[in-house]
Amino acid sequence: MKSYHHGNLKQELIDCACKLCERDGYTKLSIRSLAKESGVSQTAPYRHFETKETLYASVATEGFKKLSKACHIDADKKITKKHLVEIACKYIDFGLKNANTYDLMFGTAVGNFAEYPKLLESANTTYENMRLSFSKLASDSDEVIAFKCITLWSMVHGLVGILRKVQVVGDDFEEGVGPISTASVIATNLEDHLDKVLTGLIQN
Amino acid sequence: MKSYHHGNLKQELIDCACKLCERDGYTKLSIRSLAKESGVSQTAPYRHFETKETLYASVATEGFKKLSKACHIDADKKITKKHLVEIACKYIDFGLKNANTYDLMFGTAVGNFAEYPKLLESANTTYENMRLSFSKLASDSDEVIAFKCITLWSMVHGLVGILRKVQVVGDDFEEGVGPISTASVIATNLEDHLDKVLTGLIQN
DNA sequence: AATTTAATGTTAGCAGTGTAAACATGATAG
DNA sequence: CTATCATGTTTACACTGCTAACATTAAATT
Repeated sequence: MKSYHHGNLKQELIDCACKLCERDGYTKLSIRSLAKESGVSQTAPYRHFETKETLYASVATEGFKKLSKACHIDADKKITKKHLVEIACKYIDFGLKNANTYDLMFGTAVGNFAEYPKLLESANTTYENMRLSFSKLASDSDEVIAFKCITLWSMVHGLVGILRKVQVVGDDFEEGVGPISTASVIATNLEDHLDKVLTGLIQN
Repeated sequence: MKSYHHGNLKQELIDCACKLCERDGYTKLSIRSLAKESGVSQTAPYRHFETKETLYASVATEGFKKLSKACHIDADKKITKKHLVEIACKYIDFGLKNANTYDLMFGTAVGNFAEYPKLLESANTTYENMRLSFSKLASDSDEVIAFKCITLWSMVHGLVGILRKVQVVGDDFEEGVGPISTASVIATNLEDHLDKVLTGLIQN
């Protein structure tokens, strides 16, 4: 006989939602199925999440925490270009291996991060970590560092998007120079690729 | 008294869907509301679109056509770096001004482009145009050109994503070096930014 | 310790969704 | 002229997010 109160429902719902989101994509996630999975009534989740977007926000928050962790590197005060390449690689790796969660984090499912303080904080932490690494590399001004950081971020973010899209876009329409084979070359030589791109970014 | 047959329903549905998608985002679009808008029964659209995804694919196809058109530049056989910067600018401009449609084109709403030949073709055309412009710039090998093209594409794609996300992410948490102010500097100096980035890309 | 209150759960129900099946209409091909 | 087939309608089902009213129990207050 189970007790009337679950005891740890909120966390269980978040955990379950994270799993299902990553497995099936966030569009397939329903509050009702989530409730069923946790052995609780259809509307019980509403005691912990005002709307579905709130639930999405929680999943996205976990996502950013995982992304921050995935991009973390052990480094003392000295950071080299190699470290940045490593970070970039790990970022892209995360985006590709957690594609569905990544969608939720960077898509439009959660409209305004500012409405979800924890989400905002975890997203900002991801950025801040990246920025700190950059600041340890060169003695640029804070503005230049921030600028380079956003540039790198958009590069890796863009690569995640394009690599995913292209890999699934259909048959290559021109062997060797088509987008798929090209993308796959980039994907398998990611480190070299990022090294090149980063070299240009750091110098200019 | 209207005639039983609409006469031009498919095109009208697509047009209407494009409008509503861009206005409210594709998640808000329902087949039923679309049918109502066209003054036709709930299930009439199913005579023209097997599933909702098929409808999405049609809207995305239109999106890629518009993107190709938006990125088109008048140029004879000689293409300069300036032309490429212009293309990149126009791409980003399209992505920011047609954000909701862009989501549909590059998100996961349409899973596999290969299932929708027209979509695949229009998407490939967008890529092919970009690649041709690149090929007119320098005398690299086809592989290098394709590589640079994908790299540029992922850069502009990433910028669209990050600029959008960041601009809405909430208050800047560190004046001047926070992501928002940095992104806004990039957004307002887009041409300079792309010029720098492209210079690095072309040389290496 | 008894009682009030607030947090967390349930049941019932509304309005909206994608989609399938069976049927109606009317344009077109034989 | 008639049969066929594309295109429309009606009805129905299972599912969704979400609200309101009620039940249970843990925590706070007296």
